[in-house]
Amino acid sequence: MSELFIYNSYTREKEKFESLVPGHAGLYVCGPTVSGESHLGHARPYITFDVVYRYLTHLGYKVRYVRNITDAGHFEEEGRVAEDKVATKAQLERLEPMELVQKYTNLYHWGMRAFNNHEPSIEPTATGHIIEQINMIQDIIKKGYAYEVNGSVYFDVKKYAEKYPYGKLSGRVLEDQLETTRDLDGQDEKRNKADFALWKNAPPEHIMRWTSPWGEGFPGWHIECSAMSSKYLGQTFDIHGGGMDLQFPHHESEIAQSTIAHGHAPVRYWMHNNMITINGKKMGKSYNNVIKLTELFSGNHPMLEQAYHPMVVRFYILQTHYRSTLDFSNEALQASERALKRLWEAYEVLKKLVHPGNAEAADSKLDAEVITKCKECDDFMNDDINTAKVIGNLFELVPVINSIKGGQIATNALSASTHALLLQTFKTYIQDILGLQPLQVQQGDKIDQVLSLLIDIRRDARTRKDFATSDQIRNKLSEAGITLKDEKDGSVSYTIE
RNA sequence: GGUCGCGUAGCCGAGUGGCUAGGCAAUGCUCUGCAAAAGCAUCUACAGCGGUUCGAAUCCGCUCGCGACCUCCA
Repeated sequence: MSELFIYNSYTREKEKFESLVPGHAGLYVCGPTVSGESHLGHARPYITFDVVYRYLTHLGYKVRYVRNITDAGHFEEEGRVAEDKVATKAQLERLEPMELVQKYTNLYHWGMRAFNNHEPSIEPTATGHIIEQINMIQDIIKKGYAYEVNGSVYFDVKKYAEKYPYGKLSGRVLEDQLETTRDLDGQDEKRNKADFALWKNAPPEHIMRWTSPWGEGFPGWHIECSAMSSKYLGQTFDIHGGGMDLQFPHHESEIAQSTIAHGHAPVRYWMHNNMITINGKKMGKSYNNVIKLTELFSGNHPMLEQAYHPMVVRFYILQTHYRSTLDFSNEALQASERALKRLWEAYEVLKKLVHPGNAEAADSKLDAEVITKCKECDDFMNDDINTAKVIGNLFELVPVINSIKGGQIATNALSASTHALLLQTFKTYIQDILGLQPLQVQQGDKIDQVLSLLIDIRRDARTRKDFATSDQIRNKLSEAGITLKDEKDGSVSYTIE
């Protein structure tokens, strides 16, 4: 049996995955900052690591999957500003930070459900772990790697770099960082430009604030992940995932903080997914080219030619290896939609096929080929979660399935065990590991009865060669989004959009 | 400017030095009352130039083009 290898961004090599505790695996993924709506770019890490989570589970690991929610910081909403500059403003008129956070957390959860992402085992919030963060900061100060200035606390990167390989994860040289000419907030307070904030003093107008040993303020961006991951997964844990754009400074800082606080590096395997691009450019806030999930699912965006089902988006993302960039286009999404329909229909056909039960394959060559294609799926997943190759193989099996149904391939061509393997492979991969769901609306009994009636009437018409009537039924149903298919065996099946 | 990565057929996209990935689109054929679906077949590409090698999309060098990070960012 082959073993799982994953590409470790830290060592830049594919490494054999061995969990810290046999049989258990710890997975931490950077979750969203809930100060705005999730967009297509955000979908990628959550779908990617959902598959990682599913696959580890499939391999038999008991996985603890932690995905945080960043709900602390400078939060604003268009038209309403969280930083209330008028102290006398009525409570209900100003924006409550938690109100904003609640709204976007709900929307985010809605998106995750639509994508059929499993819920994480623990979904900790930054605001719920202020004490843990303060404790960790105090610890770092005590160990001499952080200093306080005017109610803010900064991590001493220069000192850290003397002893530890700062910049290794992101491939950066500290000297370059020290020479940066950027003019950033709080730059004057820092000893060095590369230092980052662990705790920020809150100006009077900042509503989101907590009491700390350094006065009222709020935690720095990086500390929450370190505090929460160590709390729930331990000071060393297996996999930390996130987007490539988080490598620096976010993940680099996490490593530095945790290394000082705990005396060793926090993460054994770093995994980073690549970006989704649009017209060649990264989709991101700064580029003003985002397509929000609500827009994507409704088609309500100038760049969208149609609405795209969440499963189509999921499939589209999984058709590419997670470390490659993925370019958005209507054409690509539409291709994914057709492809997914084809794959799913083949799966439905396969579920209904009845195998005659022969233990020996009538076509041993085909039989061997099918076995190979099925088994290869495991190898592909084990090779750094290559969902693109898995999907490729599934598609190579589609003609086999359709041909058995269509009669081009004999029903006894495959042995009973190979047939079972084929069905098992499709089920395991399509549903359990890739986490796909049917696009088709689940029809109720009543619709089913009505359609049966129409199909019967049409069948009678066809028998009488009254094609005008039969075509009318088919065309009208088609306009309503219901497609009738005359099967070879004389039966009629239908799909509802 | 520094660091890293990418450039694959009409489009998307996988590719570990040698054996047509795959999807979508297109064309032809088969099946069908006609469709749809399905099956079969066709379309055989690796930015350019040079090098290593019996053999390179895959390794090395150079050139051109594109992008990411260096600042909030999935």
